[in-house]
Amino acid sequence: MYERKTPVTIDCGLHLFMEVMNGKWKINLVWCVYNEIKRPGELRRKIPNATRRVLEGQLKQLVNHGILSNKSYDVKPPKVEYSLTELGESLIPIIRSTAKWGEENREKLEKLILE
Amino acid sequence: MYERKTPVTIDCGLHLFMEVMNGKWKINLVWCVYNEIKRPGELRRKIPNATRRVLEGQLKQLVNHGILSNKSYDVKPPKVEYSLTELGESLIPIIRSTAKWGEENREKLEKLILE
DNA sequence: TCAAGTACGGATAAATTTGTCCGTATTATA
DNA sequence: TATAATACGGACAAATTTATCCGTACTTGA
Repeated sequence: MYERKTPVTIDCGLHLFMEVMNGKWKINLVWCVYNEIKRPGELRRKIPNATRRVLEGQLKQLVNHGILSNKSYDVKPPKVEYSLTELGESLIPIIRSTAKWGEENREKLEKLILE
Repeated sequence: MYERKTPVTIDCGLHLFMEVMNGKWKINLVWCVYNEIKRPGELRRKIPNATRRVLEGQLKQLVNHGILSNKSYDVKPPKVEYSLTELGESLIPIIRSTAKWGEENREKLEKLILE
């Protein structure tokens, strides 16, 4: 696994949030789990642009950061389910408000982002 | 300058927000400008861990994304000031709420983030 | 005149994140 | 008996972001 070479900077609350939510697909993952799409395979199918490897990595980070928890059922074939922790739940209103901001300004932003 | 090789993904509002705010120091920069720390030199001194080069790049992106605007006074020595656009202003409550979330959960998060 | 302040930018290296290709194991279905 | 589904992980390549080191130009103050 990759080992950090420089310390993370978490001076302020903003940084804590960003540290947890940065990652190309993390918000999607949290949002999916919130909407009952909770098994690895389901998540992959729901977010087809992301590779399995990356989703796995980001799910693992979300678990490590206390946003998601995963339950592994001891059955064959294997079954795993992710769910929001209490901390993860507390993130939902914020995610919702950032999404709202994005949608409200989509027209303007799309133009600017795509040069 | 660096040229992207893969298209950006902005399916949802969350992504629009992340696209604009991702970058190690962007939230700090926006927050500083909101608090009247608006000249390049001031910003560098306020955020000493960031290199000038990176701050310049992120400021430029924030301007390109319509969050900040910069006014260049034609004086010697040169003087430049950044300010929030209307779009940038609309981001303030959201930044505030993410910061609040981070601070409220700092103890827990610090522990988790630092392994 | 020399050092330090104002501000900006190119070229390249280092760090980090994301993607690709390989592999493991078990079970149900065609 | 293949094929696909379940789920996971190592090794490495490619893309992207951040940092370092070089340079420009002008002005003020010691």
